[in-house]
Amino acid sequence: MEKGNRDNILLTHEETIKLIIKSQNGDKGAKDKLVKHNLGLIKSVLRGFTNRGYEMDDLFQIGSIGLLKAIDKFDTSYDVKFSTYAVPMIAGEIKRFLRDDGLIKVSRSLKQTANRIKYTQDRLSKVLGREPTIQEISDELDIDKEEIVMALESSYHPDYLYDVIHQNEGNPLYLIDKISAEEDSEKDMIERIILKEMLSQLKERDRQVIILRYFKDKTQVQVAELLGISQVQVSRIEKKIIEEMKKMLVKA
DNA sequence: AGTAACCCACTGGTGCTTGT
DNA sequence: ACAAGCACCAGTGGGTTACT
Repeated sequence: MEKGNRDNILLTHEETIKLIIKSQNGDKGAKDKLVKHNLGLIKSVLRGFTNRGYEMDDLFQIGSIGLLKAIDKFDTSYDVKFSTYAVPMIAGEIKRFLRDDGLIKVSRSLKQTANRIKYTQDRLSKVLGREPTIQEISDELDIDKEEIVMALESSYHPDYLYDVIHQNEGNPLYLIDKISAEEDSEKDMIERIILKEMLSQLKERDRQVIILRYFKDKTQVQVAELLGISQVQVSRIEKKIIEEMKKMLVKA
């Protein structure tokens, strides 16, 4: 299983899994390699988005974010191909970008779907004695895999408030508007990517505040209640972060 | 001399209240 | 809905004093 001299050949499933584990443990080289080998996935997803008046380069960038996210979040204990997970993830990222009204407005039907998925997931877990795969849920509910991933992405169980918010989900448009007056679309694109990066570096609670405020469309009071702090705190945290981000953006 | 105990100013974080 | 003013508290750092 020597890998060094076969960079242009597709990785086997086992190799991919190994790299994903490495990458999730912080190995940047492994991540790069995974990205390089899976750019094809983005391309194939992009075929479904042609002729919509968007630059393919832009969409490719967004797709890359989806791919990175998929690498970070892929659960290697689910016995499925990486592509099974990555493709819907990439598509979801692009769709989210295209849905450019700024905030994720989770539609009612998507929420319902999410609930059904949750229920089915629990039920199948008991029946199977393990977590069901996306494919199995898909078969059970007769919903396609892509929609399942989308629904799971957009609607989190309240448990997440007591856990870590791992995701930097959502369309960053509103936040980017807040910290940047630039209209230039190309620059905007870069900033959006930087924004993703910045979010991942924030302290746990700070990130929660930003996500809840800008991506989940909560008020300061709501965020305060959810996090068990005062509205004042939320206000300050938000202000502080926006300031920091502005500075980082100037430097970048 | 070395260390422990104390004081005090300063900083950072917090909530209540109130103004926009 | 949000943000600023104000007061309060806990932790920190430095300097001084007291003890062994």
